[in-house]
Formats: sequence, C-alpha cells, structure tokens
Amino acid sequence: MSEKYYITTPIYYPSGSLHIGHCYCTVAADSIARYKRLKGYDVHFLTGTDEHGQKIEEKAKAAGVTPQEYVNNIVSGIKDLWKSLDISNDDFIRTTEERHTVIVQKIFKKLYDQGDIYKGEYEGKYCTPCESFWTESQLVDGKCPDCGREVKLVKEESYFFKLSKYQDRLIKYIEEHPEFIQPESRKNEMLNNFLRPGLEDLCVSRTSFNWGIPVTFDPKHVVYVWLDALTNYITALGYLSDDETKFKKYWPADLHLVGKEIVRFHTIIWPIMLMALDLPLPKQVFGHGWLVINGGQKIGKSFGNYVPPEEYINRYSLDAVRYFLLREVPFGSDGNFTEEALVARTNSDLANDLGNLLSRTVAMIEKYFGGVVPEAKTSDKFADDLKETIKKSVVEVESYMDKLEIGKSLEAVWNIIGRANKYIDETMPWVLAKDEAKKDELGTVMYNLAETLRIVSILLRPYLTRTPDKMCEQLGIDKDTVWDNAKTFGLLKPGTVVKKGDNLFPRIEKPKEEEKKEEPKVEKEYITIDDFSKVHLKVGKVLSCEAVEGSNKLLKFKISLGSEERQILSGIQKYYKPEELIGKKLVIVENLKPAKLMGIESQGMILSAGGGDIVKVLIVDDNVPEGSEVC
RNA sequence: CGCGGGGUGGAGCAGCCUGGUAGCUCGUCGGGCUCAUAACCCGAAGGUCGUUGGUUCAAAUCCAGCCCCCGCAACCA
Repeated sequence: MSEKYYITTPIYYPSGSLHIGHCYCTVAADSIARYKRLKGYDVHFLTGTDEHGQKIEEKAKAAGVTPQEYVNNIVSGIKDLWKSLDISNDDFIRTTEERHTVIVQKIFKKLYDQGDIYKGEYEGKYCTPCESFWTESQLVDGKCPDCGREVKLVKEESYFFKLSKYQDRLIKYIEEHPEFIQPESRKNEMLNNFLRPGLEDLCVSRTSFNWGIPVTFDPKHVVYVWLDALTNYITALGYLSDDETKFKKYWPADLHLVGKEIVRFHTIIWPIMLMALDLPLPKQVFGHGWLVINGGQKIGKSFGNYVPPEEYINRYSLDAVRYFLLREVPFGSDGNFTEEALVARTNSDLANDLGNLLSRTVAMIEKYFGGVVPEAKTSDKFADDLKETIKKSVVEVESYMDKLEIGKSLEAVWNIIGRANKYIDETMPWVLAKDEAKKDELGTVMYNLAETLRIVSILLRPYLTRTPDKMCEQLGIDKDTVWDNAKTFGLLKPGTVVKKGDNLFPRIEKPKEEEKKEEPKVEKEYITIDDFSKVHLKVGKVLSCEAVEGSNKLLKFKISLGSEERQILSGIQKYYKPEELIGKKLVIVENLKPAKLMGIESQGMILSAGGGDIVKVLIVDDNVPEGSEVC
C-alpha cells in the first residue's frame, strides 16, 4: 500500500471574497498535493471554510439574510474560485456542516469531562472586526492593538481550556522536533514570545453571540473560534464519527500550510488540543509569507487594491497565474505581487523559454521529418550535457519540493528548458538540414528535444494544470503522469507524430503607458449637490499652532470661526513649522465628527492639497472674514 | 527606547548563520543565428554591498553606533 500524505490549507473565513493572497496559499498547497500524488503517495488534500462567529452574524444581519444564507453564498463563490484555479482538493470542509458540528460538540464534552475545560468568567476587551479578545495590558491606548479600533468591555461566563497544563510538554515536543514549525524563525518566535513566558488558559466559549456551535450541556454557550476551527482537520476525516476509516488512515497530518499570522494557533493551541485528546501531532506546520504589493502593502478590499483573482485568470491564463504565484514568492518570506511582474514573468519564462521551445521543436520536426520523431542514432557532447542537466535538475526539483521551496524547484525545471534552447543553437539543426549526410545527426537533435519536452511536461504537472497536456498533445504522446518517467531519458518512441498547435503562451503585449494609468481608475462615482452640501466648509483663522507633544506628525491648531473657536489637529508637521501658519486663514471642514488623536480632541479638519513631499494647506485671501461659508 | 522586515550594479532578489574571487532573473548595449511566439544563443557595460567606527592578515558577511525605507501599530480627521 502506498504511503499516505495529508495536507491542509487553513479554512478561510467567508466574511467577504477571497483575494489573490488566499489563492497563493491554496495553489501552493495544491502544487504540493499534486507533486505527492505524482510521486505515488495516497494524498488527502483538505481545504474549507470557517463559518461561525460574531462577525459573520453581524455581516449577515447587515445584509438582511440569515448567517447560513450569508455564508452559503460566499462559500459557493470560494468553491468556484478553487475550481477556476484547478485546485485538486479531495475534500472541502465547512464548519457549519453536521459532520463537523456534532464532532466539535463531542470533543468539547470530552475535554470538559476529563477536566481540561472548566467554567469560569471572562472579562476582557473585545474587538469585533478582529474577533479578538485582549487583556487590558495588551491594549494600545485603550484600543485594539491589531487594528486600532475601539474595543468593547465584555464580561461573561465562559469555558476555558487549560493550555497551561500542557505547555511544558509542548515546549519539549517543539524542541525535540525541529521540523515541526517551519520556517525556523517562526519556531523561535513561538517559543520566546508565547510558550516560555507561560500560556494563559484559552477561552473556548461565548455567550455574547449565537452564530456558533452550541455547547450541548450548556446551550447558552457557543463554541468559540479556535476549538471550532482547528478541529476541522480531524472532523473532516471523521474523527469520533461512525466511520473513522479516513481518520485512521490519514491522521496525523503531514503538513498544515498556514499564513504566518496564524502560525501561533497552529503550533500552540492546536497541538495542545491534540495532546488533550491524546492524538498524535501534525508532522509539520509551515507558515508561509504574504503576497504584498509594492514592497509591503497588504492586499485586501480595505486597502483599495483588491482585484478579484478571477480577473487575473481571465486576463492572462490560469497557468500564468499559477506559475507566477508559485515561482515568484520565495520560501517563507513575503513576495511581491504586481501585474507588471506577472506579465514579465509570463513573457520571459512561459512564452519565450518554454512556449517557444516547444514551438520551434515541433516546427522543425515537421519541417525536416514530416512531423515524425526520428530515432537518435548518433551522440554528441552537447546531447550528453543536455542529458546531464536533466538528470541533475530532476534531482533538484525533488529536493526543493521536499523542502517546500516551490519557487526553487521551478527554477530547476527552467534549467532544463534553458539548456534545451541552448542545445538548438549549439547543434544548429538548420545547418545540419542542408547536408543530407548529416540527416542522422539532425534526427538525434530532434529526438533529444522532443524527449526533453516530454520530461518537462511531467515535471510541470505539480504546478501547471493545463500546459502539460497541451504539450503532450503537440508532441503526439499520451499524457504522461508518472513522475519517475521523467527520470529516464529515451522513453519517447521514435515514430511518434507531432502536431503543431497554438502557442502555449502567447506573448502578452505590455500595456501602454496611457492605458496603464487608466486602469486603476475605478468608474467615476458622482455625488449629488445634496451630498456636497452635507459638507460644511468654513474659513477659519489660525489663532495658535503648536506641535503635539510626542507626535511626529500632528500639529494642534486653535482656529477661530468668528463665532466660535475650534481645536483642530492636522498631520502636517512634516510640511509646516507651527509658527508659519499663525494668523493665516484656512479652509475648515466645520461639521466633521470630532475624533480623538493622541488623546486630544480634534473638532474639524483643515483642507490641504498635494501629496508626497509637497503638501500645502489651502490659504484664503485675507479679506474674507472668519467663519465665512466656503461653497 | 512599541513590534517586525529591509537597505547589494536601472528593477526585483540571492549571498550574511559557518568571514577569504559579489551571484541570479529582468532590463540596457554589442554580437551571433534565422528553426521559433521581434523569440533563442553568446558577450559586454554597470555595484565604495546605506553610513561611521571596531574586531581581523582578511568583512557584504562578525560587533557597536547612526541614517533611511517599508509593513503593523499609531498621530491618515
């Protein structure tokens, strides 16, 4: 029986559409799953969605639907997205499915019965958008340390899970299993920041919202996030169900692929839960980096840089997108995602190197041999080197994949492609073709190229889902999906009839400058005159202006609007010296809701213009009286 | 002293842990070739490795200080 391999992605939170970053993680997992399958493993690849929680409850309410309706809708979009990315998951778990909820209840009860879960009282600050509780000491200026938004004081009865009981065991485990947390920097982070300082028991139930799995023996409680979410990895296998076949077969997981932001939960809470359940721990948790834009900007709707992933697939091609994601983002660290880079990568690697290699090879076989792959009757030093490169590269592909260095493994495949292109120049088939006496040599070159492409088509299968079949079609061979067939040079049968088809990857013309600039422009949103009249703009005179203590951005203004005085803060310290502006008449948004910045109230807003290095406030002619309306 | 990442030829990165000819991809320039998707192959130019000081026979690499950038956070009102 073949060896099993169980790999998971995180279960995604369906509070909104997924972005290219989620695709990155899932495509990476997919390539690993495909690779393992090709290698003959019995692979189980799981992904899914984490559908409970207050945020969903609120979003659904805002949308006027039930939470279940709300998630159903989004989840179907996620499933479509995975389909359009050719994700080969074997299962898709939804935490609202009965196979999950029932088992979570059993697990909760079991842990309660054995004393690992106890009832207590929770008092803390809760940030709804982040779904996180914070202790007083974690708050920054009384606000959520993650997002900076207001937190609510929450005090409620809840159940706790005794993390502390297992922490020493876990530390020992982590120390004895260096491969458990990858990359290693994350391991140290976990040990130093969380485990060694000591764990606090984890709150695992809530009474403050309903959208969750009820605790069977205390139904006013619902199971709170981590116990609900993390257990998906075993409930999906049927743990504690009538049929534990899959669980027995696949658990423990070989790899949990997760984003770096949730490494902590997967390497501390999850293992401890498993210890409490007396189950083996996953073999590895790998925290991948994020896809960022322009050197660090996160991707998301709230960042104004959201493009639906399908858009990229439609615009370029599935394999181009998959290739870029897998190739461009290095092991462990963050990677840049830009459309320009995607185009550049596609053109140079996929169109120029790979596509063109196939194209010229097939064209030559058609031209010189009527489309029939000849026999390799001769040998030469170039061919030897080509074969050597292939042999070496295949080993590299494997060893990089085993280390989850997907990008590097692709590089190794491209070594072969590059070598083959070079081989053509070295052997100059068009010269050989002119000399009838060199027909055999020419035949050898053609054979070697076709054979190289056959091997490449196998090596690409973990990453690209469409291209390998297209290659096989043009090469006139059956789909070759046996990994080890890439290890033997010479399996291609002479006599095979090739058939030129469409270009594998047509070159993408780079968008012209003007077009590029238009692209980010979302369709213009007009406001009505009524909308505009909601904004009350007035002229105000600066009475005083000083830097806010401890701030490197804010200036504090006292501004006279004639009948009243306002205190207004503005983040223009970088552009003005405080005394420069005293006495000036500026344009003020009079009815902006007051807000506190650095603990100081700001009662309005000063209009300014510019950006980057040049920002200037709007200064009004001195003759205009203070308090005048601006319209 | 908030946390974290980073500053290496025009761009993006590797090298740093385990000091000892600065490497890769793209771009640029020159050449070759014409089978091919204006693609492919070869060659060249281009770097005081942020800065200052220290350790050392020797520092991109180790140590200390400083400057700058980015993300989070924040002070975007």
